[in-house]
Amino acid sequence: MSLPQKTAPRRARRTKGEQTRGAIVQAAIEQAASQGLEGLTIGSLAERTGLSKSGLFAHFGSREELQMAVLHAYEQRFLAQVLRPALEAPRGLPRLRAICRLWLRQMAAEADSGCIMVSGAAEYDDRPGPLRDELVAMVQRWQGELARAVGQAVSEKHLPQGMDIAAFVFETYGIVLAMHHEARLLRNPRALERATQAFERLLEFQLSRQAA
Amino acid sequence: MSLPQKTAPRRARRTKGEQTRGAIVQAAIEQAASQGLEGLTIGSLAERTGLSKSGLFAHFGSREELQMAVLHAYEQRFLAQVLRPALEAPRGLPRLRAICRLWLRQMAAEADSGCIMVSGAAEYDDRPGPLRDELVAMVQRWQGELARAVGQAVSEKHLPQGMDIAAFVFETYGIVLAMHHEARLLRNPRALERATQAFERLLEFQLSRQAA
Amino acid sequence: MSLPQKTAPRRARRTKGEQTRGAIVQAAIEQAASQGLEGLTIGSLAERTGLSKSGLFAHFGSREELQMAVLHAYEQRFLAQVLRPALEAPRGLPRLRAICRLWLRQMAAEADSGCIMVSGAAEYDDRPGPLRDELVAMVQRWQGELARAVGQAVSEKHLPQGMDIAAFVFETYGIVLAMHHEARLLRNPRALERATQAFERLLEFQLSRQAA
Amino acid sequence: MSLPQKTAPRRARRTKGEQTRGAIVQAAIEQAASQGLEGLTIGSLAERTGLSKSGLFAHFGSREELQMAVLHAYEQRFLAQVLRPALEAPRGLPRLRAICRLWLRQMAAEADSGCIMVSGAAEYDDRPGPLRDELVAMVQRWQGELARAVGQAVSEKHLPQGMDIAAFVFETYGIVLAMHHEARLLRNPRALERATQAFERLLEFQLSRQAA
DNA sequence: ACTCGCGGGACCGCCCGTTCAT
DNA sequence: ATGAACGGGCGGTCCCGCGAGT
Repeated sequence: MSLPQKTAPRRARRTKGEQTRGAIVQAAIEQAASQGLEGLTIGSLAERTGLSKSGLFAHFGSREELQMAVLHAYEQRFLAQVLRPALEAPRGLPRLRAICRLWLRQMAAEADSGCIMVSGAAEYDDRPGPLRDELVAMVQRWQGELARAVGQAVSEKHLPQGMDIAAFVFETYGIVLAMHHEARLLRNPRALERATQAFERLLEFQLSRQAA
Repeated sequence: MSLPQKTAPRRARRTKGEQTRGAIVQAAIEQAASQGLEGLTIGSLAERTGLSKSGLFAHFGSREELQMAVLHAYEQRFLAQVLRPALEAPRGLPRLRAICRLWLRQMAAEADSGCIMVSGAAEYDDRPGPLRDELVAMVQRWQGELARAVGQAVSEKHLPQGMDIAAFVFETYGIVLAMHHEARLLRNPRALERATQAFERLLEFQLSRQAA
Repeated sequence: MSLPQKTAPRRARRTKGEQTRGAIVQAAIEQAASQGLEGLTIGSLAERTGLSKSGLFAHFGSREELQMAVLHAYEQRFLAQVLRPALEAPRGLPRLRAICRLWLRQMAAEADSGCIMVSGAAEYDDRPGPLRDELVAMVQRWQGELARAVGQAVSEKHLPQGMDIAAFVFETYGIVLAMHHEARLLRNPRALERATQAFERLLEFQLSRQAA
Repeated sequence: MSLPQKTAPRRARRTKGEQTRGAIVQAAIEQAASQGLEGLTIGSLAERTGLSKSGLFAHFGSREELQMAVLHAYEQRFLAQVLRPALEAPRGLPRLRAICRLWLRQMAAEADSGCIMVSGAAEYDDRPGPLRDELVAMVQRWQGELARAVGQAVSEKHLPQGMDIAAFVFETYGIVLAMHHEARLLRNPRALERATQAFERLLEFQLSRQAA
């Protein structure tokens, strides 16, 4: 899909530099996931990618831009793996369920590497700057997507009219955070199971109201 | 109760060194809360406390011991502010409620400074070593306390027999994490409100089962 | 003979880095000679060379590597000044004499700066590690060269058959050490004279046996 | 000759402070022998002796004075073990032999710990200051003793009239240095043997002249 | 256009010798 | 003789630019 080529005119394909940059970001995501975005040092990343520090550095004007690139790339990947597949499910409850299941599965899969959005939240919650701003925006975008899916389920009358959507999103987020915490810090292998169960209980609670 | 006393009659006052050390740890807690335990550098802490680097360092054999001291001190303070007052409430549901309310209130109060137990979990979830071990033990102790309180509520027949205690603790923890996330990263002033509401819903769900 | 060359046509000049590194090692030898290899600190060396600490440090991965480089460079220089010229003298006694005279002259010339091989021996005789190992190997290589020269003198029948070569080397080494001691510690200007005399007496003793 | 006495009439016993000081110096000698006089740090010495750093420090006004004390104490011990017993041997060659044998034996015994006079010579040969001055004086005193013993052997007609006494001392010193080098750096167990042999050869050479 | 070699400056954790009040 | 504190220095690592090479 992306063979490099040098001289040809009108090139639709990515330049060599872009390829390299992509590979760097890829490696950076891995490193940031385990060491945190602040633990992303240029030296070790250069070593991991086989480039020289300055060569790597030239692709990004500063460490901060590198971190920013990681943030963006992570979001794209996240959406591609969690949101996009779920869009195939029919609007409403099925799609909401799909989203959350994929989300939880994704978190579980990342239990060994770490989720940048979650761990980044803890890293930057008290560290003002562009990175924090971007992270906040990213989380809000995601919460917006969740809220939208819930709203659609309400519109489709799968969930009770007048329910507190923000509260639902809040609680769902809590379940994911708890799973991340349980899986990564406490290394509890049953974390996914617990989280799924909790999410179902959350739905059940709303559905029982719907019935009433 | 355990103040060292040599020969002098009834010395109630701590030695100078203990006082200083206490003040250092106090400042270290603040700094660790906002910058993370790994962001706790000896230089900046020395500046904050007005001591020289070496003078400060002498109180702890290494940076790691300093961090460990912060962990211990934080746990003591946490228990004193969250658990201890709640023990005055009668066993069972009242005490459980008291614990969780105090906990949430404490998290809310720490919204500006940060909770070491929560942010530390993210920092050390992939960083093996004594600090991680201690943090894990600390979290487990606290989850144990929570489970005990829930168990007592079951014994007192305030909560349904046979309920899944671990699941309850898991979900409660998620609510607290969500609140921490919402309050600190997103600066949502309604985080406490949301969390309290969510906790009440959690209880309500169990109580409705109890009734059945 | 072993300069790295990539593609460029006949690049005879060393790269900038190699030049700098060479200059550093040169300065390091001087400093180590007077302060000892352990007295070779990165800070002072940086000051002496006009580089920043980190700039200097980057040329060697660690202080130990710097010390090792000093050891190697010193050995090269030593052999170039003491052994190489002597190889022009005919095998046997003349060459042995040339070696020892050059050696003594070298030590005398270094009276103001110090000989790393001699002072290093005292520094590392009780300090295990790679540096000690290297130093030991270096001394043994040199004693091997001496022994070889003596052996050749025996083969050439310039020195008595069956003489104790190791003992001869031992005593020669003692003379050099005594000269170093006398010249550097006691600042005795007649040290070279004394040492030369002693060496001649050593030879004379063997030659008198030869005659018998 | 110099027992301290404060106020009490005719107290033969040393005060507590002097005792402690003696013990410190004793430990310091050991440490200096293996780590060098410059490797004698107050912290580690305090640990070794069980005193506090400042407590130890109070006995000597500075580190330099401590090192000086070590130097003096070492000299006393050295003379007591090497020179004093030899004085029982009759003047002349027997006494000279006794001195050198005891000296070599002493060096051999110190092969594991190190000789401060020898290693100190290398440490301070380019480090001006009181310590160097004292060390030089110490070495010169010892060389003076050796020269005196040789001179007596000449007077007693055990050694040839008109022999170069200083040269003899020089060569003897070289043998001892070579032994120290061989034993401590190269860990050659036959060092003492070699040195003894070399010394005998030195004597033999003079005696053969004497005969002529 | 891209990559690298080389160097700088700030800061890190740690340890040293030393002082001073107790 | 001690505990507390200090100033300075250690080896080492970080992020970051300049100039030159292909």
